[in-house]
Amino acid sequence: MTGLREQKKQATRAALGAAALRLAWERGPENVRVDDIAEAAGVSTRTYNNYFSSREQAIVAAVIADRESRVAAAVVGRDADVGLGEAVIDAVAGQYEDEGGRDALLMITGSPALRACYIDTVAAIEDPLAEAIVERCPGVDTLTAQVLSAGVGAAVKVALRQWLRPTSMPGFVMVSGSLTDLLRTALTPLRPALEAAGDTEVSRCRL
Amino acid sequence: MTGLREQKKQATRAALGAAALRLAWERGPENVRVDDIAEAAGVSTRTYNNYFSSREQAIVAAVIADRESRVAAAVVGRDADVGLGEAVIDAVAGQYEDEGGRDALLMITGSPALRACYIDTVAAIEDPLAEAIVERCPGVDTLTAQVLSAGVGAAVKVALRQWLRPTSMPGFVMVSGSLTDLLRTALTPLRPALEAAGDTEVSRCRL
DNA sequence: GCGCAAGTTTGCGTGCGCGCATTCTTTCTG
DNA sequence: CAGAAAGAATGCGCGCACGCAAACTTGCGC
Repeated sequence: MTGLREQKKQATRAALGAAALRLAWERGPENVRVDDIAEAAGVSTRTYNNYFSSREQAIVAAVIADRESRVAAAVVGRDADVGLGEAVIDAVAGQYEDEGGRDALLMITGSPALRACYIDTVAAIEDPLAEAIVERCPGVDTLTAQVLSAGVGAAVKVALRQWLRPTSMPGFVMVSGSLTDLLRTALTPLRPALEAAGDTEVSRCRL
Repeated sequence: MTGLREQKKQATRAALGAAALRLAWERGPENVRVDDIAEAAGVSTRTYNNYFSSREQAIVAAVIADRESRVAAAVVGRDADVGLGEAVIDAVAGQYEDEGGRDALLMITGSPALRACYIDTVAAIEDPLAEAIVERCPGVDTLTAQVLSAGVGAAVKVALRQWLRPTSMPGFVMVSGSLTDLLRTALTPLRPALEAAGDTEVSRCRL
């Protein structure tokens, strides 16, 4: 499946992302129309919407790369003797450790639309995470894994919203404390649910 | 705050919702433009977007009424000797018991856009639910309550997606089993987290 | 009542998202 | 290698969401 077709698709996708990020950085995110991005990448605006379904997605996608696969890999690659909760929390917190550079983050947080889009990208980790959970704990059924993943995604969204909450001073965002700590705090309430699911699986396997 | 101003706002909002629902029922959801809804309600299209931020919201809003307040009320009104998990699960499952009539649901599930919008309305319960949790368990901090509510919302979304999943026959949706049962099943994995939060509060209160 | 401050409706203009049909390119098959 | 089949890019058109500023309505104090 590595034909010339796929290569071109990834190339244009990367070109669109790079162009979007560069233009947003130069003129500010609000002064970039999709026409500009498409023109800078050498495609038509209609083609842009074949790759990204909103104006902000290209910019955000260029920053986060492919986080979902890294989270999933971190979950399945963790030692088998640690609980599911610890594995998931560490995986998620680890992937947000040094995300995309601080300056890009600053720009994203400056625009409400970009903030919303950035927060929405968390949803992309849910399906891979669910698969990772069933792979790590074969006794957990699919629905439970989906619910737990969705819960994790929701907790991460809450944490990000909190972290990026704009203060009274408009144009600035409160970057109080490390994001990692906030993520761990936000995920802690879900830990009992994760451990319960993981333990159920373990005891079932050992019986 | 019950001035003539609020009355008028609620009146036009109700008129818009009713008109949207009636037109969608008559012509099918896909053949209703916002211009039609606005005209039927006697306002301009721009005013429509002051009340609803998407074409589907008016239709869906007319069906679900105000579910969020009912869920929150059910949580705080439940006997204090039952656990938080049971209270929340019963409240959520109860409010979806006989939602808006089966025919309206059928119409919503027929259109992908309406389905998505209907599923998104679950997010509206999260903030009131978080407040209800802190009111019921004063020892739970705000962030934990928000995370738990967001987790509940995410679980409900998973359940609805599952319940409304279109089958191979296009235009029809699988209504297999009762929604209530599916909701309880989907919420069960989160029960340990809810109970743990509630118990922490209780022991703290009794110390 | 009178008039002002606060809030609402509306028209206008712009950009966005996407369905549809067409054209061009890549890949597959004989 | 030629032609067909599958897939991607593009042009066109429509409807939607929303910022902005101008009219208009409501509520409040005097």
